[in-house]
Amino acid sequence: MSHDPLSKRRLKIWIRLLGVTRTAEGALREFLRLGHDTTLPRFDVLAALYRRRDGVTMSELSRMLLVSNGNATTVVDRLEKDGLVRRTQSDSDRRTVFVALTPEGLAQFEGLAAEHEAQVNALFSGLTEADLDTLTDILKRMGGPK
Amino acid sequence: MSHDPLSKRRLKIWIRLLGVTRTAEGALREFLRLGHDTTLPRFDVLAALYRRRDGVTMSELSRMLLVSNGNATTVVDRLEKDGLVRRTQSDSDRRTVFVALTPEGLAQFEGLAAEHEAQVNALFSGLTEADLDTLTDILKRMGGPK
DNA sequence: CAAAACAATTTCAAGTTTGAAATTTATGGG
DNA sequence: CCCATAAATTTCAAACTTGAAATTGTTTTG
Repeated sequence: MSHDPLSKRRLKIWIRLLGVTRTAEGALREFLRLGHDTTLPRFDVLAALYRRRDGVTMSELSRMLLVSNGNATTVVDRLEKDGLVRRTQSDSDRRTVFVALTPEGLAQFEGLAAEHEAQVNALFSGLTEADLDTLTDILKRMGGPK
Repeated sequence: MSHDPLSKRRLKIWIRLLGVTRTAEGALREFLRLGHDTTLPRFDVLAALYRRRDGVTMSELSRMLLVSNGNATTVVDRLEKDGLVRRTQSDSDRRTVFVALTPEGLAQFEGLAAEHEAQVNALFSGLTEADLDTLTDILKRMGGPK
């Protein structure tokens, strides 16, 4: 248990990283609210289901979004009530539930995706191609989902 | 409104950044819960008040933490009820409220800070000194508070 | 096979978070 | 001075989030 001279710097980086993330999240939340009357968690679910068009189980969904199972359940509940996603029971394992976009959900996401990407692009317009290379490499070494 | 070839890469970086942040937050949350029976938002408030030992206004606090005023109010309410922080009304402007650590709050934070730093240090042990230099530079260009 | 162990999801209570509205206090211009 | 506006905080409803417990279904194993 020796004293690591980099420890304080790693802590500072973490604080700064949190600042960047929260600021960007705030901007995206505002964009979704003002421009499209929706929220970040809803958008995240739609985006995950768009990437896996054939549907995913509830467990896969919560792993993809890095949220608890209970959380995935409630967000999907609301989206289902609004007709944007659909639940289907698995035939082979009746514990398992698949979730997928409905046509309405697909339409809503497609209407959002391009603008969302443009927002992110604008938020991080300061990053050059070289930055992106470097950052990709560093972020890989910072852990994240497996 | 031209097509930016870096746009998709910036989006990918954002997704990855969120993954790193949420994973680290999850680990820190678990550490605080299992090891110290507390939560991340509570820790964040204590840390902010530790950095500004003379006290801060509620508005300053929510700006420091990048959360809404209403959020700051409720977290401070609970910490106050537990005797870890204290509210004081300003004499010069009776709208303004100062918040500061109590001796108990100070003690709790000091008992936590070193372990918290060690956790963060372990989470990001993959970062070399050169990484830290590079990352600091890049994060500055990614916005963040102010 | 029956029981125990395991797995997927939901439910639940408590806490967190937001954004808007309400409250209280200060300030500036007529 | 008076009123409109602004500022600091709290309140509030709704949504989000977690982690633990409960439910239901599957698998393993004695």
